[in-house]
Amino acid sequence: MSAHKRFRQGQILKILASESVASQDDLRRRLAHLRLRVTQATLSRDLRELKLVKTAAGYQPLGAIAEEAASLPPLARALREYLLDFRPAQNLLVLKTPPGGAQPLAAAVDAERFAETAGTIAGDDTVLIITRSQKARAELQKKLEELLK
Amino acid sequence: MSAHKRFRQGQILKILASESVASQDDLRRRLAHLRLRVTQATLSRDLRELKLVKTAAGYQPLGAIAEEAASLPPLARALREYLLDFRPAQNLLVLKTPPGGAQPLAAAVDAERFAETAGTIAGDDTVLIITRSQKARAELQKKLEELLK
DNA sequence: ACCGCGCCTGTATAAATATTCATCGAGATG
DNA sequence: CATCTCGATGAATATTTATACAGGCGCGGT
Repeated sequence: MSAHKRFRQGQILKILASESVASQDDLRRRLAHLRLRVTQATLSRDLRELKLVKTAAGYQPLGAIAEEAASLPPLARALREYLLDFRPAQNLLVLKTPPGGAQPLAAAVDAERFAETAGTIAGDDTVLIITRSQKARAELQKKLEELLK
Repeated sequence: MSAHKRFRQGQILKILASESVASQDDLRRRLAHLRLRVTQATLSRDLRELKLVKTAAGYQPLGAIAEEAASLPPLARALREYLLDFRPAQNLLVLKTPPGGAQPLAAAVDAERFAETAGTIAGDDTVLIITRSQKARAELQKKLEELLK
């Protein structure tokens, strides 16, 4: 690998570590300030080689980011995947899912061992969660909704 | 957030977890198989909300990837940033850098405490590394070059 | 019921990114 | 030296992604 390219990629890392860069053209302009003139095409290649990805907050090193985002807790993920609707009724909370979704969703809810739940029953597309009181049901519902934010 | 959107995003996570998706349009086609018809524009929004990024290997959750890539060891990073050229001479290894780059590069080399180095001297754009023998110099050079791969 | 207000989405389009193709220059090899 | 190969790059372009705008829909408040 040529010294030139190496140096350029080093500068790219340096720039990205300190500032937020919105686009490859933006990066190109910043490099130009350092007397490094290359085209966007070259930067596209550099960024791939360096394994940098574009995020909402500019280009970032792939490892350096903690972010929960993807590895959501299992329940949050299950809710996103299966939950179609909440149907509260007194101290009961009914969750509707697509066909076949109730069992896995109920399992995920059970796994959390919420204090509010007295028990759960899962059919094919419906999960029935029984709580101790209407108040408990409201709280549980709130928690579940929170997970969907 | 609507149940519809939630479910769709859940399916997106599910799809991406199991297969490699090259583009938003690709993802759109896969969702269509599941009776989920949305446009690329909507997926662009979904992907941002879910904090998924496009990598060489398709869209990936930001957290789930270990990859070294970015957090290179300090010396590797310094080499990329400053090293312009190797100039071997007997048991000496001269490193050329842009103006002002020698001090930080020398510091990074020192920090590694390589067995081969007898000492280092840094000017403004030149680092002189003194090794015990020509053989040691060759080995050190090899190690440094390795870090640039 | 009728607003007003926020989401959510599609359409059309702008903006950004990846790639194809050609060229140049730095080593190898005969 | 002539030639070959290969990595690096730019120019042009294809492809992909983001966004400006507008419409629709549901919901709370009057």
